[in-house]
Amino acid sequence: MVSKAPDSRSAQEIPEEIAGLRMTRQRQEIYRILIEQRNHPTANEVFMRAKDHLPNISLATVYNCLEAMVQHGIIRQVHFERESSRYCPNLREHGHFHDASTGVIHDVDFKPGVSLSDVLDLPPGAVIEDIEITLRGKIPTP
Amino acid sequence: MVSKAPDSRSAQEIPEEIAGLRMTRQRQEIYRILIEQRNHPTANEVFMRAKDHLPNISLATVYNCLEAMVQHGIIRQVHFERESSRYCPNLREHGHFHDASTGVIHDVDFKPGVSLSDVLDLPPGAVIEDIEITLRGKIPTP
DNA sequence: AACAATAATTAGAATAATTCTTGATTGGGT
DNA sequence: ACCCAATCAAGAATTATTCTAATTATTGTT
Repeated sequence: MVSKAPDSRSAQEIPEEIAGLRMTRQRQEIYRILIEQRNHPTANEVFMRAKDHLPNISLATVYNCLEAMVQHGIIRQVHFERESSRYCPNLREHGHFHDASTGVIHDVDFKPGVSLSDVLDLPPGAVIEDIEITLRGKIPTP
Repeated sequence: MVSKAPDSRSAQEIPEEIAGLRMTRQRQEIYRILIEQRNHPTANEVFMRAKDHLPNISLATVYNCLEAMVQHGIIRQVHFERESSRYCPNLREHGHFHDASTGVIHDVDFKPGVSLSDVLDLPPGAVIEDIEITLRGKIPTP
């Protein structure tokens, strides 16, 4: 017996610590869920998936873990109108396009070399700390 | 006596109908509040102000009126994270900058001639129906 | 290894914005 | 004046999220 193989599912090894945040079992599982299926789930969707591997996890813990990871800059929150917050492990600066036909949320990158201040008439002296760009529309199938 | 002067406050005359929506007394009052003080109030803030002139108005009515005006494209909803929706009568395509020091929300216009698709790597074929750009930051006072 | 101190987790209660339901009121058209 | 549809008001219901308090896990220390 060479390997302990504690869990055969793990295609991804999550470190014990990320960005100064201790990655507990719950946080690892939640982070794994976010990076393995990048479909911008809500806290409740994460909760339902997390129960497969951690049957005793609570929704409050899912909220706590997501919040901790957001605070440490490990993941980002995504908002559409006032719908439930969604979570995204993509740390590139990017926006989101919500396809109203399919429900799919696409990450939308900036074109290379463009900066928001080239495009927007910001108040003089404004220092931007956070950006959220959300688009809604359709992708017609020809 | 020339004028009936039914209400001395009204610097603004609101028409009986806008964009196909019949402007009832409640809707007129709410719309007037939005255009007279463009500080992106929440429904509850609108409610409190509306009571000055319509003491019997209910919060549900404020929500109904705001929703009706949003549906008819007379005003826009503005969202920061999952905070209460805010309302804005500025129909130009624009974003919002929330100054975390003062709490003030500034309208942010696009620079002339720029289009979002110049800047963003949209999914091929995407047809945008709605855009929300929200920025958070500070404006340092030197 | 035992211990204390700290951090994380859990379950359920509490909160807050918004929506829904129902009944009353209003307003325009005949 | 009367009818019909639209609007409004009041309060209940809903829902995502946060809070509270008690338990469990982890870390550092002897």
